[in-house]
Amino acid sequence: MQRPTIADIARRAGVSKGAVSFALNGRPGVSEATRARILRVAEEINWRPHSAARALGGARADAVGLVIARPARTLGVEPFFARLLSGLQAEFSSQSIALHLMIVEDTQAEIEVYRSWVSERRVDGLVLIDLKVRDPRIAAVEELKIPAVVVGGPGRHGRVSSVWADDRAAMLSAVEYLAVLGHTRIAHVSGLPEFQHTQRRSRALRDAATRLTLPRARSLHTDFSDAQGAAATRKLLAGADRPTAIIYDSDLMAVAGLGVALEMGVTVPHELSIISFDDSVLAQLTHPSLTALSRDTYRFGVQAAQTMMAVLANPAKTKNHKTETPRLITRESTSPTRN
Amino acid sequence: MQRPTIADIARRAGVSKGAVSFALNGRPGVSEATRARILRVAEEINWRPHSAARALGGARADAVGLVIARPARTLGVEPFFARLLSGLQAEFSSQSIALHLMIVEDTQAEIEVYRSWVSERRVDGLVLIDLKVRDPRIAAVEELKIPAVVVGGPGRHGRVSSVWADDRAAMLSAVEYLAVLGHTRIAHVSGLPEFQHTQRRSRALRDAATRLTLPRARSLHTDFSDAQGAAATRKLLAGADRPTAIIYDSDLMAVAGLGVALEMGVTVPHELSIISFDDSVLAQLTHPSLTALSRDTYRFGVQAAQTMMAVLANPAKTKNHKTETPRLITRESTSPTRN
DNA sequence: TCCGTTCACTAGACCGGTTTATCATTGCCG
DNA sequence: CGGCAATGATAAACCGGTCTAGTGAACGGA
Repeated sequence: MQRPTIADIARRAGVSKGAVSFALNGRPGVSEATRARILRVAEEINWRPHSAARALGGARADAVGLVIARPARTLGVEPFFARLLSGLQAEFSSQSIALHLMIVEDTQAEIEVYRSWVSERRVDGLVLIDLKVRDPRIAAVEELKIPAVVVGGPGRHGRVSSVWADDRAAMLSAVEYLAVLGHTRIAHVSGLPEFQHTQRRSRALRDAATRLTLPRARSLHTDFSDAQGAAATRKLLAGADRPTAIIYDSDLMAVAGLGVALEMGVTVPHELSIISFDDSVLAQLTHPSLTALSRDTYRFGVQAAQTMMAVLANPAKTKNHKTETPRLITRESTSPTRN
Repeated sequence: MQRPTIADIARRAGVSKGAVSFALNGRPGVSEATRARILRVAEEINWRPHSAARALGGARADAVGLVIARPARTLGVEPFFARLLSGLQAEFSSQSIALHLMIVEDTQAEIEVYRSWVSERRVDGLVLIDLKVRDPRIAAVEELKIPAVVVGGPGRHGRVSSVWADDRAAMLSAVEYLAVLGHTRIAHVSGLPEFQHTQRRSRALRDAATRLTLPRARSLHTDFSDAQGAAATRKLLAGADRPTAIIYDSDLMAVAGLGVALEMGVTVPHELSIISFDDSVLAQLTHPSLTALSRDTYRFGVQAAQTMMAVLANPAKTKNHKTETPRLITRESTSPTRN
């Protein structure tokens, strides 16, 4: 037999399509006895809703969209994404919400995808990541009037909700820790300057440097790749004013940097302290293991998903959820300066 | 104005809905002049198809489903998934096909998700990963009559297409390489025994051992975690009959194993050679860097997506695409035995 | 007893496309 | 010039749900 429809249920239960619809959706309009009978029949013939038919009437798609605008090849390398995705998906799964995923070239293409998904009613909401300075996506999702959650923040995202960690406080704690250990020449190997989080971190470093009178603090931008992380490290260590501590914006770059240091005969942590701004097995498995600003990225994803679901439940309310600030986990890659 | 529909186009162009449908889908039934006019109007009012409405008529969903049945937390750790996903998605994106993703607890739940996605017409096809011995999903997708591609293989997957790499040949090449270096006590730290690829690799090791008369070859099963990889290594190195070479089924476990060796004072590669069955930055960034069986997992994903699209285009034809065999990249973690 | 209200349910429109049956023109051929 | 096929277009059914207006019966209060 063909896929059963509510018409089949209606026929077998001896009621109308409307009654079946009411019964299946738990809304008033049918007696309990009839509802039970209808549900039994539905179960019997193994009926399942046809999401397309529902969507046509304006119902939910039970899916949330995520578009990533980064070169696809680099995604597999960064542990951050995969963990965030796991957390997001795990939480969404509990409500049987699927993740609609797409990778595109740039922000413009990303907005195009948003438009088509929204107009095709494929998703109920959107998760925005990698927010840039003056990101056009904010205006786009507001115009599309679709529930959205920005992962990363804080910032002025209009009426768009967000989930964020206090990068600034985290960076300050790292710098203070290094200062206490006696470091004055601190460098920061950061990500792409157009990202908001990169800017926040660099600014936090500058501010801390001013307050603690560390004149030699500076940020070097990279594209987050291990290659550029290594290159930046090489440049720093070969320079005249060699830093005694480097903070990396990702553990991948930190590990690459560690490799460069070893290769150049700079011992870690005695001659150079290293802190990674992101923690994963990567940071724990190296020798020496890396002191890192650790946060539970999986949990971060879970919280982003929860915020998304809250927004879906009540689109009018903007939620700004601050998650735990990354905590410094001291391992073997940091030590006091020698003098 | 509300979302424009083909009725709006029809009105403005002075034709019927049907004519608009024909024109927009490039099928015969309208003159070229009318078609052009309709397309212009559609462009003008910025019309976009409503996927739900299309799906209702039995059209394509322009999405492919992927369900992963592994603990969500572990996914972020394994580079393999993220890279496979990137490759898949990158290729699908070129045809504007989205990936519908969901993480579930077990194979049974996975089949449930398949059923609902198929009956709801959410996806046009399914990608199956982590195939187990006598995997019930094969029968499920055949019963659902939905195009599917098994990633990993080869094996008897009925009429389901597959994309696979020759794990067996790869394992043989690794063992032969070690044998040439003089190793006779070779261990294999593998994954979960219920996975087909785990079995294939273990069997290949046994066969090679028999052929090359290496009596002490053996496989230890783990759950792919770094913790169990480390534990297995500890057990091997502490045992009486310590192996001189270990092959790990993933680079994560290999790195963990390397850590254990260093910790136990076993020098690599002089006292112990290490080969990872999976290559990523992880393997390249350690010291010593790891000799690994390398394949382009991103490309593997791309090929899986291409196979999927071929199957979508012609569901009747089963395709079994063998991809390049992982090649051994020798790095610093392997050397001849000392005697 | 009569009217108003509530309850349970039905019929049918509707969502936005696709597809089929039908029809009017036009062109071609014998 | 008549008959037939091909072409271009239309109207309406259809997909599988949701939702609104409406109906009939039971019930309660004055």
